Amino acid sequence: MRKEAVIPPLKVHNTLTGQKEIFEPLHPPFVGMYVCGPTVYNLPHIGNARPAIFFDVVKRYLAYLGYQVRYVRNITDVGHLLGDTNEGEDRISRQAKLQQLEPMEIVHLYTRKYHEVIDALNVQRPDIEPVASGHILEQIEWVQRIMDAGLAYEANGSVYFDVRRYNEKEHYGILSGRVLDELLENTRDLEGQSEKRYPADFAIWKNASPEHLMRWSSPWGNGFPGWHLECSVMSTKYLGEIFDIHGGGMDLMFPHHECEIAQSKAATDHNPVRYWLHNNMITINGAKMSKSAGNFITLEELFNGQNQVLERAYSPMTVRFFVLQAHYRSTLDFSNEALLAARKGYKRLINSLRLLQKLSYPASPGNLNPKLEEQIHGFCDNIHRGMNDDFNTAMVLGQLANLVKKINAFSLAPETLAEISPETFARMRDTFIHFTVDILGLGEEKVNENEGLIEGLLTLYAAAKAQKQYETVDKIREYFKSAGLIVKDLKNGVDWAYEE
RNA sequence: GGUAGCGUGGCCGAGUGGCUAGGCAGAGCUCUGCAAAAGCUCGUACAGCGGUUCGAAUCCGCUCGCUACCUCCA
Repeated sequence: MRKEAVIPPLKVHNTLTGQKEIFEPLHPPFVGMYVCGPTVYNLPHIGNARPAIFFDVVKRYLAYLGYQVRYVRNITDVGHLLGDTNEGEDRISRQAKLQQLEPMEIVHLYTRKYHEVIDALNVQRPDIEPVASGHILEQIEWVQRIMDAGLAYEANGSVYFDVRRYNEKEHYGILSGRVLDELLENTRDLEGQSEKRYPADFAIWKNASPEHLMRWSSPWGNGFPGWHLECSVMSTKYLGEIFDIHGGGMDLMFPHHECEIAQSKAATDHNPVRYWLHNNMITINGAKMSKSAGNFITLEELFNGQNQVLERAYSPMTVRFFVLQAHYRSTLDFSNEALLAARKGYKRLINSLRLLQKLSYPASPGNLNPKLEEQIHGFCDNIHRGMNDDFNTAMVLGQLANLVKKINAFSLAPETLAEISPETFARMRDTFIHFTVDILGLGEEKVNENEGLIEGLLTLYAAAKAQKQYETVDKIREYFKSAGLIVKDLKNGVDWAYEE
């Protein structure tokens, strides 16, 4: 009998400590998880895809491990200030004026766009997707609580968090490794910020100027909530004052997540999050993506190829595969060459998945091949190991590729399956399918509902071939190709696959 | 300048103190009417410079480079 491999438990890299820690939920089997979602004021771009896909995999994996996950991802639909000035124009109302629309129209339009492309990436919807505008009352309550705690003050209808006061007892900068005094030294002198007592203070409620479109009444006058507050309020509302996982992009670490911690400490006296997870950023051809650099790619463009940076269109599953091919804490560089490689890798994986699903174990085992058995178990072990090691999806894909080789070989000669035990076969099949489909979320892109039609055509193909009618043979191949499929001539028959 | 992350073969991208990652591209072979698919074979890389060690790409230090953030640009 094979010695059971020891798979270490799930460890996650916690930004708060800078270390990989064993993941232990506060109230097993429940896991509470919050991820910062998009601000819905323009088209979703490739930078939005990474956190959406990665944290989707995190959620799927935790569920696979048997946890009961509540996944909350917000939609920011309350505009926040733009640029360096204090003139209260926010991004959503600016876009609204630009397009002559109501702010809520903008919000709904781009929320729909976000859902469309993120759905296409096979990202499961979060269990709760709260919107900031639906939680104004709760945010006002929090402002009051923070004021009651003596950690915020009002100035001209705005309320600011008193960072200096907070820092007397707590460490503002605990997450991002910053020290308040050092932050101060680097603070720029900005005009019009005189209503703050201290440059590092941040708004938790903002007075709305008369032309500001989005506004709510509050004890401090008409205004809108500060940028950081919504996440504190909505995460704790649905997950409790202390919850397990908070995710988001590295760019949000400071100040956004830092402020969340400060607000929660002030309002609830709790450090709200046990494990902070931050994904790294995406670059394009080595450079940062920005509108001014002209390399800004929306997901829609990626899917249809309508962007001059792109040599062709890349399917959502290709993009998903590509994102998962890198560890989430590494920067990920978009290039045509890399996407092309991901495209082939994905199709290879999926073709193998199809073959595996059709394989069945022979009537009885033959002479077992211990080396082969060990290899297959090794790959399966590594898949679990990789995933448990801070969600190393790149490792998982690499090991799945190893299994692809084995599966393809078995498929070519099914009788060789007798060289492994039924248990090994079952483990290979279950591991491959669970990790590919259920955890990494890499399904068949276009599920063929006309399998019968395809099989029929293949029969004609085989017949034509037997009669050496090569013109017909080539024609059938062309039909397949135009449908994105290929015909495979095997030793013992014909089959089809997705074109690579 | 500060903080955080990262620097691996032609490209992408994992990883461990000494034992094959993997994918893409390329070469050869098998198969084939021709192909494709698939299988097999082929690369000896780890930014640079020091140090620790019997031995480091893997640990430590420094340097260089890239990316993000540094107060209201999710």
